Amino acid sequence: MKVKDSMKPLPRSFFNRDTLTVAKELLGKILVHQTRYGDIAAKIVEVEAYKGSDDPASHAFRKKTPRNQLMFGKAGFAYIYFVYGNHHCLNVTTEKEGFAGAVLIRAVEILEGLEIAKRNRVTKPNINLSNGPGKLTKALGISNAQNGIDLTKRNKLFISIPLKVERFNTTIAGRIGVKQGADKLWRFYIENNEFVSKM
DNA sequence: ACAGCGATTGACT
DNA sequence: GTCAATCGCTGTA
Repeated sequence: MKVKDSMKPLPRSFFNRDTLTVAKELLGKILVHQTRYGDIAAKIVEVEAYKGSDDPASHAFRKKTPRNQLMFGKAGFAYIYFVYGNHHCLNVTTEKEGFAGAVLIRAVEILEGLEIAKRNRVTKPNINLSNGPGKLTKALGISNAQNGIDLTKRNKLFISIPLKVERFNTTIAGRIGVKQGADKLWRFYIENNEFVSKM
C-alpha cells in the first residue's frame, strides 16, 4: 500500500500562527513526497524559525522580492530556494498573509522509501542521509520544481499528522549558518534523535 | 549591468 | 580544522 493514502495533511490553521509556535510543533510531523519511483515519508526532527520583521537573518528582512514573496503569502506553502550554488533548502510558510515568516526544515528521519532516498543521494555513506537542510532535499528529491506547492492538500508534497503519537523532549538552540541574528534561539530539535544535524 | 555572497556540503590537510 | 565548489539573488550603480 502507498504511504500517501494513510496520511492526513495538517490544516492551514496549523501554519497560520506565530512562526516560533509552528516551528516547535512541526517536530514529529511527517513530510510526505510522492515521487515517480514511489512515496517517501520522513519525520521532521529539526527546524529553524525565520521572521521578516525583526530578524536580520531572514530572507524577508529587507523587503519583498521575487524570491522571498512566498514568505509574505499565505501559510502552509513550500518555500524552496537554491543556495551556495549547490543546495536546495525546504521551508514552510507561516503567519497570516502579508506577514513574512517561514520554518526551515533542517533534518528528517526517513521512515518509508529509504531505498529511494538512498538512490537520490549519490554519496557513499548513508549514515548522513538526511541530517541537514541540503541533504534532506536531495534525499527526498525536492528541488525548485516543488516551490510554491500547497502543503495542506494531498499534493505530491505535503506535511501530515503522524500516525502514531510519540513523546519526546524538545531542545532549544541557536540557529546554524547565520551571521546576523545568531543570538536568537530559534532552532528546535528532538532530543537524542540521531538524525539531528548538530546536537 | 555587475560584483559579492549565502539559512551548505564534502573533500582534503 | 580549513576550504573550494558553484550559481541565482540582491544591492548598488
